[in-house]
Amino acid sequence: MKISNTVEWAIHCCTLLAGLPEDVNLSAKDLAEYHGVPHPYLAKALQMLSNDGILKTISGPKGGYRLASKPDSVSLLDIVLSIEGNDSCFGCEEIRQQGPTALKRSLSYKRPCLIASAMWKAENVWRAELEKVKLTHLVDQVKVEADPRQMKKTQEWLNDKYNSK
Amino acid sequence: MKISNTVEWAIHCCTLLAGLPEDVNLSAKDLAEYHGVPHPYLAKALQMLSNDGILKTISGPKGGYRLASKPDSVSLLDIVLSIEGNDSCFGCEEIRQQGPTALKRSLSYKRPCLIASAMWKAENVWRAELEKVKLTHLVDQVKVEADPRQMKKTQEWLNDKYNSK
DNA sequence: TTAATTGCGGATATAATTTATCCGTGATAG
DNA sequence: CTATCACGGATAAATTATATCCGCAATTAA
Ligand code: SF4
Ligand code: SF4
Repeated sequence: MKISNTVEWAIHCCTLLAGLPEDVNLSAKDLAEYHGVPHPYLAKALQMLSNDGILKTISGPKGGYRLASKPDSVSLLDIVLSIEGNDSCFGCEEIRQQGPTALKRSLSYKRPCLIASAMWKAENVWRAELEKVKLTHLVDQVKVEADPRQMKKTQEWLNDKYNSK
Repeated sequence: MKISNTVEWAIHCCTLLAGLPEDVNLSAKDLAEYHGVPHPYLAKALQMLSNDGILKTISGPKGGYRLASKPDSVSLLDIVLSIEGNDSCFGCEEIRQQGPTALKRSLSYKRPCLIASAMWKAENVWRAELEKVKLTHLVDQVKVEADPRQMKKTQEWLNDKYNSK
């Protein structure tokens, strides 16, 4: 029941990209440098995001990643599922069909039991909650809450990247 | 984002115990045999449940486990957290404080960002959903839905265990 | 009191998973 | 054409999760 930390990286990358002008893109190396995380590993996460159509890749020199669609159409859930996979976190192994008291392969176990359905329902409300939060919201909060000094630093860093291309 | 399968075992054990008369208890070996799962490993899960006050242990011959409290005061969430631990599934590593644009250990990062709070809120609704389901509900469903033949088999198995003590 | 049974906790071995790295291929701007 | 860059597959290392074992203390039947 642990969420990989690459999920956090992925969310931060998407948020950063969502706040950028449309014609700007950042390479995996840039994104890794910006967040202070290992490049080759972050690249894997970015690949998943691009496979799932969340990011668009521009190859060749000056290439990199940018958001594939509008920031308000990408939710936290999209990113989380892209990295973690969309399997249910509760895997029922049907143990009621094992042991000495089990009936032999009967059809008596038709519908999912309360245990499994409760677990699945809980996961659904969890997903619904994450679905509500779009990248737009995250970008907006950064604009409102971020320290002006950091905004300035970030802008300079971006300009630096952009000019060197 | 995977839940250990011992969680499922634990829930099944608790449900079985919850359906038993008050003065009956089952040993770890019995529970393992009943569910067709390895005894030494299930024992670990039972220990956690007993450490967290969900199960009560009777030691010595004829000893074993029984529910520590009323079935309607134990929820799915209690069991899940007992086995999985109650850490949040989203671990924020404060990566906004890393990289070249970060401000040096300033207090500018006072409140948790939207990302973290959205993840935590989602986990809370998940927990609330599991909290709703008590062992009573599970026992009731078994009584209503279970195949009479299996009920009979189970009863015989239980009598067998009980008489041999 | 003694012998047998049972849960407890620590130590340990094995299997999976996560994390991290590398390189070859293809695409693209200059 | 050539240098740059991302993708994908393969692989290695580190970390967790899973599964097992054994000696100890507690309890009870005889
Ligand atoms: S469906 Fe329910 S009863 Fe059957 S194995 Fe899964 S959790 Fe257990
Ligand atoms: S608090 Fe938010 S911004 Fe900071 S590291 Fe955690 S997820 Fe990222």
